[in-house]
Amino acid sequence: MASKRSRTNGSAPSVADVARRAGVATSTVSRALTMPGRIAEATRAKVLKAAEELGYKPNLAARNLRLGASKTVMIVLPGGLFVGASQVISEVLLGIDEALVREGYSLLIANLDRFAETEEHIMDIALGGTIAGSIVLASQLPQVGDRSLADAGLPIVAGLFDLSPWGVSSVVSNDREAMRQAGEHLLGLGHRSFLYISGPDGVFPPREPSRQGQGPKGNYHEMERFAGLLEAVREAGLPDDAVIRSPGSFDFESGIAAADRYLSLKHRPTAVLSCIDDSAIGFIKTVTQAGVRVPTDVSVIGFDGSRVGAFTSPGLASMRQQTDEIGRAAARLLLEQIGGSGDEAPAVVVVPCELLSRESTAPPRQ
Amino acid sequence: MASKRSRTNGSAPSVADVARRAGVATSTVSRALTMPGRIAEATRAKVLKAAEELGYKPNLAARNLRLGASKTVMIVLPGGLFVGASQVISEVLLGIDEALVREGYSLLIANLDRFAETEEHIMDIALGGTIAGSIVLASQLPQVGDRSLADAGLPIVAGLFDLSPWGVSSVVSNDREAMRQAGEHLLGLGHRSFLYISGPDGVFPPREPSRQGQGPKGNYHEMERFAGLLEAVREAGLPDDAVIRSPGSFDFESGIAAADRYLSLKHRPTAVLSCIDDSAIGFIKTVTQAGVRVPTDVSVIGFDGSRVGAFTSPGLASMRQQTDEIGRAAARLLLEQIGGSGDEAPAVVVVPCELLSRESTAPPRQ
DNA sequence: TTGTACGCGTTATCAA
DNA sequence: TTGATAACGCGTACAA
Repeated sequence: MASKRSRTNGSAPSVADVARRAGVATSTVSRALTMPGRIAEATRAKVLKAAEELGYKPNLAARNLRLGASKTVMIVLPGGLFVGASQVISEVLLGIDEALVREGYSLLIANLDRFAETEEHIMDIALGGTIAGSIVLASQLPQVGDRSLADAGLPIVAGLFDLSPWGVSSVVSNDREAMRQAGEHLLGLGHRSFLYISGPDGVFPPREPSRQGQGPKGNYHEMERFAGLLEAVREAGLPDDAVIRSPGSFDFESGIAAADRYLSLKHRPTAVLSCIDDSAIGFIKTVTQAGVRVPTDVSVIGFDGSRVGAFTSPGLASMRQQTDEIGRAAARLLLEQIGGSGDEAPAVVVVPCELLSRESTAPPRQ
Repeated sequence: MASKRSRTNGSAPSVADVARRAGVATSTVSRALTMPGRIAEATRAKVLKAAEELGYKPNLAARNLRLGASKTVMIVLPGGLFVGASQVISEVLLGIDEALVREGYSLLIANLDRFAETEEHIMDIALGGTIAGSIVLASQLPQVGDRSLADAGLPIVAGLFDLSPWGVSSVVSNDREAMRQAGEHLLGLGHRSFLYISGPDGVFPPREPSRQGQGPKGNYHEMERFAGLLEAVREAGLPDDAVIRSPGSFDFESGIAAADRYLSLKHRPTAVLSCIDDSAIGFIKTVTQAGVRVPTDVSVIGFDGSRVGAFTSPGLASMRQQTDEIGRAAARLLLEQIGGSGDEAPAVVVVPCELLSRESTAPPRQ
């Protein structure tokens, strides 16, 4: 055991150990391992052999310090709410992972929750020089006091949320347009009265207005999608109150609450649109148990295109987000920023949703 | 702008900058920021003020290098298969995150997929000295050539899978016992013939036997749970062939295939158990469309306790894994190892599942 | 082509 | 209580 190790202490082998064993200088070892060109093939082989025998792996902290750069990307997630039927966050994360790992990057995940403590931790890391860039899958940039992540001088890209007003390149779905299409789909089937299950109204956690003077007034996805629905309704010549808006918060329970509301109405809408599949699924289950037939009595369409939606009864029509493409595009944008000069204008990439036709929509009964 | 900065170049401020501004030595700055005790309160305040004004944040690469340790934990995930109805991996991840972030750690996620390339990357990081420890949520330790993660000399804990035979402390559900309870539940209702939808038979990716001489012969969860079911059946005095085993791979499609099989049988079992909720959900949807009534004609019970299972029709009975507790326990174990001497025997923490009674089970029709 | 020497930013040791 | 200095391991400019 000890015979195999030329170093004395029990710590990991360093370039010095390899150099000693190969009978060369440390700089030669470094060259042999990183620069393919300027080195004699014989010594190169000698060094590689010594490194192999010692099980040498370069110390990343030292390398990062020396180079002033690392191959780690910080992914900022919006905290707990990514466990449900809709798994947009996880899916985007997989797309990002695929694209970045291929380029030799590692992913540091930071879960942005309600605790200011966490946010401070995130800023420490961002400003700690260990990060090559960051992808934010949250509605707001982490910030502490008056410093936001944008001030860290790091390449940043936003995914799912459009943060371009804050100077951050973003990759988003065509949320507004997509929900308009969902509305048009139902209008095309003949529906004229709607129940809309919303996302959250406020922003969590509540914040002071940012230095730019205007933070978003509400949840980005909720605002965009509801606006899209209203566009469709108005274009069809209907009044805004053709849509009843049931407040929600991106979960199953919101669907149950909306169902209770629906069941209590004297004049029930013939179609329901939800800001997220979870709520639509909660709605369907609840009204079905009350004897309402979907889609005979009421059509339902969700948003996100959850895979499990194919297995509810009836299968849930939905606007599918191309999460894999969103993830890949965000990664691509980040890599460009990392490689680039840093003074490009923020780009906005829009990835279209696609209508997933399943059994939950039909023409209204006359 | 420039007036606010005492340093000349545009890079981040260092201890030297803070020291210059505060009129003290760099070592004093370091002490003021890390050691609460041995420093005069006046100088301490002076240093803190200077640091604040400069927006100083310690460079983590330099600190890690100097200390030979970091506050980053690597989480190894089993690649893509964590997007479905069952979200055990994501849920455990949340539990881990909660527990570790509270202690000031960051999470580096490494997605173990089919590519050997990735595995090598993981080993590079583990051996690169930037990692304080690792939590593995996969059936095997990453390995490259003859070196596995266990040889990195790092604290390691496994979650969801019992890797204690490989010397790794593990936190797992009582998979075998839980599935036996599921079987007993159905037996108690009067069922005597079963269809079991299995998990994958082999291990992905297929591997050479490890140096220890015996790798697992199949998927850990599949083996444990199926064994538990057989225990229940045998204890009830029934022969093994009271259970038909339909091959699967932890997805909706496996449930569809099992349903096709079920529908083609002359003598249909009266109860179905699935190794994972996804397959159970696929099964229910498919047989329901073929006119079979659940639970009147066939009872179904899943595994994992997915939240969406409450909203299928009928609601899916399931053995719920206490994923939050598994995550927290794994984190706790890892922290103990990081703080400890490193020569404790591997511990195995078993977290019991709990039966989620929903509408999908009932006594068999006579 | 290879070796010597330095510095990245931090913390710990030692002396004042 | 504070300051000067060395060292962590690596990559590179410069000299040989």
